[in-house]
Amino acid sequence: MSMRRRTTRITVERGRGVFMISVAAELAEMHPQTLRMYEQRGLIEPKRSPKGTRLYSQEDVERLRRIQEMTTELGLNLAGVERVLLLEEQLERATRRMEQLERRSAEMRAEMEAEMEAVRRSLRAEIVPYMDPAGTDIVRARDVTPARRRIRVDREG
Amino acid sequence: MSMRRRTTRITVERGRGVFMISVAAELAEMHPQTLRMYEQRGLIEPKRSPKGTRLYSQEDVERLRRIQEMTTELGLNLAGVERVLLLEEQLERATRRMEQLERRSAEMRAEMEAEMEAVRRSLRAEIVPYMDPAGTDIVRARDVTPARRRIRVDREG
DNA sequence: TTGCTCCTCACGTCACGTGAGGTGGC
DNA sequence: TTGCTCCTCACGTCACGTGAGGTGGC
Repeated sequence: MSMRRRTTRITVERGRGVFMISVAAELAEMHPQTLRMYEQRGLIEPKRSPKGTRLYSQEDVERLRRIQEMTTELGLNLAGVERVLLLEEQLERATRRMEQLERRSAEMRAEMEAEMEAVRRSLRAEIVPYMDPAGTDIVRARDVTPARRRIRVDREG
Repeated sequence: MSMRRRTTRITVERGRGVFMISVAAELAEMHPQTLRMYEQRGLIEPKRSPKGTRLYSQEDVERLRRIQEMTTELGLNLAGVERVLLLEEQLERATRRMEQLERRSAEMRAEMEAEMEAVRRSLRAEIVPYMDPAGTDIVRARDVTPARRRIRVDREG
């Protein structure tokens, strides 16, 4: 057996609290005390074990890294981070909604066109039998001797 | 003549630089030095007179008040203000675009329906004369005595 | 006992606002 | 000359991060 570090991969729901504060802090490259402070400021809300120990989820860690990025790379303070996270959420929702609208509008157009084509076809179908086979024409019933009538079309309202 | 202060109202383009720094600062309720600092930080860009004096527009003053609001009421630092202004712009653009999309989609639906109705009507028009006025029916031409035929419909390819 | 958790308190650093101080042109 | 402009520099305040210090349960 070599001394090589073994790596393994486990799967956990992204929202499930699994990391205690020391681990989460290490993953987010932050001081544990900083995480406690962020929680007090309402920037993050880790789950708690029955004993009261904070349990951070994968999502929490990602959020922490985003906060880290905003504070250290962009120089925002925490009030700014809070506001930016909120706005980004709104923007994302708006973007998703827009894509959905665009998709739906394209669908609708296709559907409408199909329906229009169907209408054309179906109305035309009511005429075609009278014109086909060759040699048939449409005439007004009142021009016909009553005895010879054979085909009727229902009247509409 | 009374000593009462007279007020008057003038109209200026919103983007035109008209206020020198002391006036702009007073209007925005800020220290003039603060405005200079904001400019250095890239948060605002007043016009300049030929002599180099800063000239703030109505828009500039409004932007200053927005910045003021974010820093004093929400506690953002300037990096945060910068970021938030940017995001708000994006969000506004997205919102406007969405409204436009919705409007256009509604228009399109109405147009399509109208067109569909027109198609129905125009195709039906080829039949209607045979069904109206009351008491008329459609029959096959071959059931009619040749001499009594009166109306024909053109065949299509 | 060790190493973690929880908490509160305190201090160093840095950003920001503002005041001082000196210059120049209506 | 007065009062504005321009600029740079410096200081006080405050937010934030982090370390210390004390508690409690595996």
